[in-house]
Amino acid sequence: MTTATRPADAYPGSYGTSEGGAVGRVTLQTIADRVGVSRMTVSNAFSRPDQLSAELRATILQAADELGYVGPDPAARSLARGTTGAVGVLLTESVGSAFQDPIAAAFFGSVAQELAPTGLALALLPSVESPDRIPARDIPMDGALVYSCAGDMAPINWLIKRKLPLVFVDQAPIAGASSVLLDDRVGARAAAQHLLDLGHRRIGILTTANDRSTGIAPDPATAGAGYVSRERVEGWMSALGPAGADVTVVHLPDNTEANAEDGARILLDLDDRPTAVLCFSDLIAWTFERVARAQGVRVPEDVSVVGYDDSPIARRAQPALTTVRQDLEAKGRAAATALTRAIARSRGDASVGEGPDAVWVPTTLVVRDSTGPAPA
Amino acid sequence: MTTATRPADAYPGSYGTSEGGAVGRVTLQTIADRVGVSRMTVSNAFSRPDQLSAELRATILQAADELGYVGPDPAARSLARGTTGAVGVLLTESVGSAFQDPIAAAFFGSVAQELAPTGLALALLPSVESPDRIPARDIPMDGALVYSCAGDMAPINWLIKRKLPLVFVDQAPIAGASSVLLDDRVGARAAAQHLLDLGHRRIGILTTANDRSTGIAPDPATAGAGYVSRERVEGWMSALGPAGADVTVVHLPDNTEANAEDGARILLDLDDRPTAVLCFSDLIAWTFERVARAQGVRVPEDVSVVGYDDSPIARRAQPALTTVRQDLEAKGRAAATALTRAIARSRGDASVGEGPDAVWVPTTLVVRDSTGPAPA
DNA sequence: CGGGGTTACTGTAGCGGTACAGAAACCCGA
DNA sequence: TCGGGTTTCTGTACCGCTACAGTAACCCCG
Repeated sequence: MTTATRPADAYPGSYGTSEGGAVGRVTLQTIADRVGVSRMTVSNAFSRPDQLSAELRATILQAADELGYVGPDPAARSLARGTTGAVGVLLTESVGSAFQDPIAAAFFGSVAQELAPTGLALALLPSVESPDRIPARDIPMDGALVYSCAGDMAPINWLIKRKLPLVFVDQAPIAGASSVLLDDRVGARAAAQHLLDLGHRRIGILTTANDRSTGIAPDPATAGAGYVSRERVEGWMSALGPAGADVTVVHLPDNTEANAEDGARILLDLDDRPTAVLCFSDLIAWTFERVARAQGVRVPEDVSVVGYDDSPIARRAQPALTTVRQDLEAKGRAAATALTRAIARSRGDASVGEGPDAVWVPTTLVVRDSTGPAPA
Repeated sequence: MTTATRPADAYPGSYGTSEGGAVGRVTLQTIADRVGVSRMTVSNAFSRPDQLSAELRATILQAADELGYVGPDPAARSLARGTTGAVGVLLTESVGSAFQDPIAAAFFGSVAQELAPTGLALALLPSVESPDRIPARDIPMDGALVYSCAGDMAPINWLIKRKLPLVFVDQAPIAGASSVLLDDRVGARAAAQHLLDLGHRRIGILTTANDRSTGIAPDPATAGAGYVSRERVEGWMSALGPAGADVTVVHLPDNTEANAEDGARILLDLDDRPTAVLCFSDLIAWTFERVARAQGVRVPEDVSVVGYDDSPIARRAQPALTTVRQDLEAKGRAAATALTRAIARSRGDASVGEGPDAVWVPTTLVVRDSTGPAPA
């Protein structure tokens, strides 16, 4: 990486006394003095145009422009108004990893998109706490989204203590807070039923858990540490259990290719290799396909694979993945709406109703080419 | 989508008078009165622990806890201190689309990751302006990243007028502001040279531009509207031009699969079909591979393809893509560092030097299976 | 026992706005 | 001409916190 340094020349951002000779900072008062009106009138010129005549407003705005005044100071305005114009998003432990996941990234995009018309900015809150700076506690915001975090994270408690309007997404909600959840049990159940209908009875599951290492879980019921994982496992098992299927659950420490490879091998190396595999994500399913192909195991002739999420990978995979589709746009929209409603509610806006919202986003099975009849 | 409503029961976030009977809001003064010290001492208990005795601090903290006081109000603190603890990121026109792009998403993740230890939150600034709320003007922040935006976007001007410390990423920098740029010309040139070395002389280029529709560009030199696209085209041409290669440039309105398909077809349908294609992104290259395969054109036997970015797609593609790798981690790290330095500089911290930073992140050619010798 | 240096706490003066309740001028119909 | 309603502008009182410059007590040492 090359680093060069140039003198700060024409950049308007260079600090110090700028042209005009005015030393102190320009505030409403500066402009008020210049124009010969009260500070309040200048404030109104910027924030409540209907409170003064158009001409005076024009005069004020021009004076402001000449003085290089941009607009009311956001921090001061936040204090006086009690609103900041930003909402937070609390992410998983590692901020970066949340963006590795295309599903999470797409969700944030959708939320930001939905929030844009309201003028709210989305502040990503790192959950690492340096001793004296704790974003969840110290960043000014009007509300926050809690996205797929371990339920006991300290930052969540800061948000709660601040009494911020909160929306929990893909995560066990707190009593009284709004929530947006995927209808994961239904989707997972449909996927499992699809396999049963194709005649599969020996089924593998590749899902994430908080375990340190990749390996076979002793008991499907306890499976999954994350809320989402648990929901999906329960959905799958709700179909597989009653059907008396022979289920092997493999836990992965996280949703990455490397771990998925290990997990795939474990299943493929079993003496009684499953004839079908249900995966926590498309990435895992795609990896399974790849490992299987490398071992000469054909998909779907020898083994069927089902993904989850219907991410872009699913269509690109070869063969294209049968998966459970979630509507990320809808999820983002729901989260944004729930949050703005929660904020409105906290301000006493009666039109948004009393209690918190609880939204379930539907999931649907998408059958493609990675599943087929169980081998005889 | 199902929406249910429950009564707000145990949620600590429910507003109104909480236990204790205290009506007004709890502030530093409330605690000061309770403990019998000055408000300043309470402030110090939270913000400057070294300014009072440990015992008194404990007493104060306990009283605060009993009163349900979380900590100094962020908005008030921002005003008094002059810092907010958040930095903005200005995104492309559509906030959502920035997240569709895995490269952009990974970059944000990396930036957030790097910023985390400093306790700075990353605020995503939508560029849409509702009449009275303009995030770039109204959100409290200490500095901002401008990421791959059209240079004349109004929000950029707000940021500049606010005299915020700025860092321009993947974008033509402004004199005096810091910048982080990819060494695109070098990378693109290497890719083009690689094709020349393989004997290719009839070469297609698929890149993005602001044109409305997909089509052949009349003149390679004017090609590309975005800064990044322009840099890459110049890099490619710097090798192809002198070699006297026969170059056809196709412009896509954006970096999406749908448009890439159209562009790929245009090149594949040419009478004199290129023997190699340079693409603006891996997504485009991958799409080209797919369209070629569908038409029975073999990669790399009949046509070679080079991508850009070395995104996850590149490795997953079949055949795996030859591409130009950019180090997103480094880019994120550089952007975060440049920004914190710019902020420090604006505060008069002499240890970070005088002028703005200008960082170039290196690019390297990664040869995989999508390129081969030119067909005879 | 006096003087210099800490340590522990306090008072004042903002930070830069906005809400709200006037007040003055203006308008209009009866 | 008078009363009530608008429109337009102003004054005051905060919003909740922190910087900074004290002040007072304490400590240590020659």
